[in-house]
Amino acid sequence: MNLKQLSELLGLSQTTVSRALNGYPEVNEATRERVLRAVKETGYRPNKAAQRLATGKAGSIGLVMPTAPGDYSDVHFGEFLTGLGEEAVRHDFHFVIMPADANDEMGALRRLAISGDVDALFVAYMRGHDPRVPLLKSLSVPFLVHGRSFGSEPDYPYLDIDNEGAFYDATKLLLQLGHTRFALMNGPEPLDFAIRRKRGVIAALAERGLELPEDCISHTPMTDEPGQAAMERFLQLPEQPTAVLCSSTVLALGAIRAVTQAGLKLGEDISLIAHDDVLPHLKPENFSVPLTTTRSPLRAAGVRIAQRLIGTIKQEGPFPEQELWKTELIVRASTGAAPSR
Amino acid sequence: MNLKQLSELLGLSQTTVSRALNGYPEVNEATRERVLRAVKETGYRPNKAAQRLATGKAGSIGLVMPTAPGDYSDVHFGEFLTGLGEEAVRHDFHFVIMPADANDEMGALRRLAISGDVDALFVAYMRGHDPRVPLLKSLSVPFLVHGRSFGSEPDYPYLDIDNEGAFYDATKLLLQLGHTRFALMNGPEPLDFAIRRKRGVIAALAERGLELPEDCISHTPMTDEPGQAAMERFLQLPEQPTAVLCSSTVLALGAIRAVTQAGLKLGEDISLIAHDDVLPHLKPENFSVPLTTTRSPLRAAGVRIAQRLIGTIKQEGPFPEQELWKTELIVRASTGAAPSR
DNA sequence: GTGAATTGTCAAAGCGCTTTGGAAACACGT
DNA sequence: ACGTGTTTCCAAAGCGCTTTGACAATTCAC
Repeated sequence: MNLKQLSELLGLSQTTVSRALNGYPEVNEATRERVLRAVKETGYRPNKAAQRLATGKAGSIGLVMPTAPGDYSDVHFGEFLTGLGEEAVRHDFHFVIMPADANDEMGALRRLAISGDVDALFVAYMRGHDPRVPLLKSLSVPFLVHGRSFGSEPDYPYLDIDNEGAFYDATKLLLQLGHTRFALMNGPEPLDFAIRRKRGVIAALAERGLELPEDCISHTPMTDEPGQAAMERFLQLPEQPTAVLCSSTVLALGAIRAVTQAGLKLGEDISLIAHDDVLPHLKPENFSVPLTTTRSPLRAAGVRIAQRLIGTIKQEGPFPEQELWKTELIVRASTGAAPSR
Repeated sequence: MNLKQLSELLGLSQTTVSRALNGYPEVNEATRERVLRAVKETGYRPNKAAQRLATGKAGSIGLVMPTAPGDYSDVHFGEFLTGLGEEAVRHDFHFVIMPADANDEMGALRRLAISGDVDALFVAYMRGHDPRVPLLKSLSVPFLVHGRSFGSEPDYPYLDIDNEGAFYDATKLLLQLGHTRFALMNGPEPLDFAIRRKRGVIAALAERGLELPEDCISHTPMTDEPGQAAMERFLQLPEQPTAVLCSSTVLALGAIRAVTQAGLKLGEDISLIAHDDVLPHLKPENFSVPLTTTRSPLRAAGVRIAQRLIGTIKQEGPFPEQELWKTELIVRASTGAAPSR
């Protein structure tokens, strides 16, 4: 069933039917009713490709799905996507996901933009001096960045959380508890959030004249195994750290395993603060020692990003071009006073 | 830059350029070279919407993304998607993801099929007597089901793992170890895999004249919290089970917490076998007591499903319409002889 | 009852591509 | 010179929709 057939069936022109469907005012209410009823009966659906060709609007948001296994954890990706989807479904938008391995992100992005398949692009997992920013700017497709790109002029639309502030505050808390030997379990080094979190820690330490030694920093994928390995390494250091900051609750999972296996007590021998993206299957309050966290729900970020993106496409703006969300510091049992050794 | 402009630039007709690009034989190699070079220089990309309208082929696979939070764990969804993507990228396919909440899956599926946006559909999280199967059959779009629908004639294309066999074997193992009191931590009751896994357990028990009491079965979302709650409930039963089967390593995570908190020893007081979808961040061999599992990589299933779907679209078949993958039973430390009480 | 303003409808052009059905252009043997 | 094949290219017709510009039909003011 297509427009032509439907219009013939109704004895109307395609124009009228099309207008009736798209809510144009210049069509009689009675006629519109009639059309709508016929649509229901016949199950007619406009062909999206044709619609797209005619309007230039696709009703979809493009994103490049990283396929490199283990490059970053897909737990976070899935959770974020759920947020995006939650909002998209309200506007009858969908996503065109183009999978691409890490070394062809740029190409995939470009193809997606030029294909006419999407009205807007979304990118995440930003790195420092990320080459995708200039690419996107040159692409004449609206876009929105999740995160930022350290070192680039922040003149593009983004939504980010205050990574530096979060880890600054967390470090401050640990300092107040008397800790002096710190370690940081971070995500992959090039990633923007990793850069900023490290800066936050270093800044807070610097205020007390402390430093973060290189061997007290780990950069690993955000899964539990590397977390365990990293913590094991820290625990073997001659100057064992007593305060550990951790970029993800997933990493913390492994870290805690290492602490337990070493016969140490979390919140006593070792204090730990992790960043919590609020993954539904991993609640820091349920850890055997509930975890102190810097919290910022990933899913909510997804919802907001979809909102802004769809709003931009529908020209419903104006939205703020740059948003920086504060995180919450939630104190639980994994942080305690520094052991008096 | 569009075809017309490009052809004018080259002094050729649109036909010839189009043919050159799509590898038709009736065009001079020299001409083709010339065209290809021009494409590189101008960065021309065919408009997908137009291509789609003309050919009826979309180069994409549609799937409905469940947005209902907690309905089933998105961890599994993300991992599976990665597998799909891994294969899709090799064929320059992409996915159109239509988010939909649980009560509009059918509508979303239908819309996707009729929209002309996709050349094939994929569905998962099958339930018993799933109404989506008849819908898909009526839709005249090729489709592939991940899992099966218990109670429906298995005459549709699917890829499933042998859930019944897996849990039958696992139960057998525990029986051999002398266990007689069993419990099953399952996924949501309507889901096909839950139905079959339960059957597997019951079948194995029946061979020894044993039964699985109703209060030794839990049906919960596949996340750790409900897993913990379920196990806590089991442990308070007058006839405490000693052997527990678990539908996911994520559930097991919670279950083990409950066991530990009750002061019991995994692999001694309680034997546990979980199904392992091989989630990259949750390795059963790294659990503090390594977990005995029935293994079947979800990602590999994703790859295979993409292969079949794309092959079908490109008419490269024939593929087997039905595939049933065996699982591996991997014995680790979480299973031991029944305690002699 | 007239002309102007408003309303409801339509025919046709176009969006950018593929594909059908020819038609030039060239080669070849006779 | 002619017919016969091949090769290489093209004009034009869709694909299913939206949208422009125009035209009947209706309403209104006076």
